[in-house]
Amino acid sequence: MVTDDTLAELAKSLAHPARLRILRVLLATPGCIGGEIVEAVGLAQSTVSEHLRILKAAGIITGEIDGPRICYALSPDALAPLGAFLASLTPPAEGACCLPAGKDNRT
Amino acid sequence: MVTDDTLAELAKSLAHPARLRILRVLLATPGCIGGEIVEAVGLAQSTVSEHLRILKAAGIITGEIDGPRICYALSPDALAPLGAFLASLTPPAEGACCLPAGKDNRT
DNA sequence: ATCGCCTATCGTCGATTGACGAACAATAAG
DNA sequence: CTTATTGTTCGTCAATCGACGATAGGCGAT
Repeated sequence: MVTDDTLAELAKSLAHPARLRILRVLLATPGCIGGEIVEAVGLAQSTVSEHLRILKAAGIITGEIDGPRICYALSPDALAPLGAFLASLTPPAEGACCLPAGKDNRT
Repeated sequence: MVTDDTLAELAKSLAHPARLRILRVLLATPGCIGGEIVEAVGLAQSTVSEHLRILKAAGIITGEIDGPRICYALSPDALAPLGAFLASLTPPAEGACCLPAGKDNRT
């Protein structure tokens, strides 16, 4: 069971253009890069580091130390709960919302 | 084309437990309800109204006036871009990141 | 017209976030 | 040893968010 809180944390991790951009860069980059992310998002290095930390904390990416630099990689499993939630919403709401026949069906 | 900004807005709309709860309530409720949402989330009426407004602004829900009350319904189409983005991340990253000795799965 | 119910909006407050530069730590190279 | 490179952490500041109470407006019933 995924709690609303967990889902919210996950969504919050995605709720920033810079972080989305980082994910895209990570997805598009065959190898792994460090400072290139900084250039890609166009923010200060420390700021990027902070976003990286947030993504890492959310489990969306992993950082592996490789000598002097760090190798980031996507870890999409962490997003599965969010995807499942989205999928559960996707089926179109079945019927009309309020019955035109107009009888409130309260208990 | 969905911009990072659009996606971020969408994600931000979901990035709150109260709003997720609202969506769940909306999903689970056969008819449509107004003030019941307030009870379900356990926040002040004005606060819930604010969350409703945010969800509406994001296009995730629709509000239809039905006499004295308002009929909210899910509008999951709005979340499609976000779902697509998630799906694009989900496929496992193919390559290792930068481990020379890294022997990982080959799909 | 008035009352009562339901919802939206306003104004405010505290908490959190996002951004930055600066300082610091770890590693590779010379 | 020193130096260069890379990434993290710290402190600060402005902006935004989330919550609330109070208020205003629409609608049906009386």
